[in-house]
Amino acid sequence: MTNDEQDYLEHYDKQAYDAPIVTVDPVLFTYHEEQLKVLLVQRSRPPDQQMWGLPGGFVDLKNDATLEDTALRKLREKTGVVPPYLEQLQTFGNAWRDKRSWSVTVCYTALIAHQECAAHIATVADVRWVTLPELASLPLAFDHGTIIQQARERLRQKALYSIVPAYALPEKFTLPELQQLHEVLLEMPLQKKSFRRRIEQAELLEDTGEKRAESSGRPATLYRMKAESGAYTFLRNLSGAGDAEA
Amino acid sequence: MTNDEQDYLEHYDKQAYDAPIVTVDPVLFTYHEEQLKVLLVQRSRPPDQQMWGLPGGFVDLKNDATLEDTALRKLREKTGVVPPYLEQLQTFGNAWRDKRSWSVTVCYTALIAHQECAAHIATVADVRWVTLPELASLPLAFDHGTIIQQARERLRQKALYSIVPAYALPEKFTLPELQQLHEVLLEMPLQKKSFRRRIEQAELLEDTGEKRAESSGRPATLYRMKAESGAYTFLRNLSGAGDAEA
DNA sequence: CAAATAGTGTCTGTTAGACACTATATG
DNA sequence: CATATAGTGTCTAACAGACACTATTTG
Repeated sequence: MTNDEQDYLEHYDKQAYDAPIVTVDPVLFTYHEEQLKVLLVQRSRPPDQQMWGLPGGFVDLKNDATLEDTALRKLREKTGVVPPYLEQLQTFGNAWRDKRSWSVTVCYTALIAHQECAAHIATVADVRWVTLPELASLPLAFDHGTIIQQARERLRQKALYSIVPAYALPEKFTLPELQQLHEVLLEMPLQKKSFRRRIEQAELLEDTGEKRAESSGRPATLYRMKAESGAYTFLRNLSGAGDAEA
Repeated sequence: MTNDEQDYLEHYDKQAYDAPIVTVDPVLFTYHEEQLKVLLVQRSRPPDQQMWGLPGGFVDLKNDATLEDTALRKLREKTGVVPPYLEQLQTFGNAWRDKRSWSVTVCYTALIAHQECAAHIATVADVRWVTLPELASLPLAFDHGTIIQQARERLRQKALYSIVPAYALPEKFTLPELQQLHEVLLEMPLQKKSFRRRIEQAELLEDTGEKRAESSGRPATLYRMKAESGAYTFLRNLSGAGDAEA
């Protein structure tokens, strides 16, 4: 570092420039009772007090080293655990989304098994799982409705070419369960055979040797995801449209 | 708005919370002389003075209504024009990427035809197109090297299932040109027949009726992208790997 | 006509869709 | 045995890969 540069840094005053406020907002999904659900928090403070919003918050410059740290910290605060899947979704920033100021929020999509956080969530009144149809009738803070829709759409896309949605299931799950989840995400029925075949051929899952009985009918094999399976993308999509991504 | 809320807003002091600094960094690519090139600017001020970096900058709260506005403004400042393709890439934020402070940069991938900005760029000394191999030997500011690699990788992915790269070509272009560009992005040869067939079947291009002669050989038909072709994704990828997206 | 580049015909291979079939559980 | 759910066999359709072929230009 040059002397000039050192000098510059010593006298640099962040406050001299007007900066937007910066938050991180994770959209945490789970799958429970044949429905996709998203975690919402009732806001205890303004702005948008009493309305429901994403479990996000400000970056804590002292304790968060990265944006991802902020996302994980907020999720841990609200659910008591850290999710097995967290991926940056998109950043929303404009002059009007927050009444206080020009504001930027870095959003993440996260997935977790419902039972992983059931215990912790049961202890608090201001956090709950909301099904997607219910969203329409809840008062949502800021532009969180839009953000959730976008996260939902991205997850739908992923269901076409990956098994990422599996992170919304427990560690051990059956193929019919995973297929049902994909069917909910894609809003269409899938061919059992096609679905199984592509997953088997790509060797994405590991047979646990266990079975699960649904109390009637043949018991299904329990599988576990392999380590790298979340990153795998099929060369060919399921046929749920060829468009969009934004 | 309740009285309480109004009161809260009136007394809200943004400066009371320590916020990261926020910048926007577009990665502008073009295709020229059979090479992919990225636009870099030599920094005239600290930090990382004299080093080369992306043509980005701070959000101007008074004049930019959205993050995209900031990206477009910076690109216009450096190239004199606005690119036909701009898409958010990813946001990088952590405690160490900028010496001054905890810092967040919202990055965009942009594409433009080389000749669109050739005139403007020729007039300034501190802006230039850099080929990707050259990057290794240039002193790059901040983590801009990483950001460029990531933008490059995303563009590679898009070459597998879309014709988005076409935005790096002039308005009218030939199929052999587009194929060459995809080949550069994918770093592998493509089958002429397969490439043409999928584009024809999806009806993504419009015949201009014109031809372009390369001074020897049969002249190629000039095409123009249709309006929605950038959003189209093929159901089946070209076979450049089934993995990754980072 | 030779050389160069554009563009086509057509066969093969892979994989998703469809759907009937078999397998294994409960009562 | 009937019913329910899990899982398979196998044909078809769509489309990318391979590669030899034809077409149109310049000199």
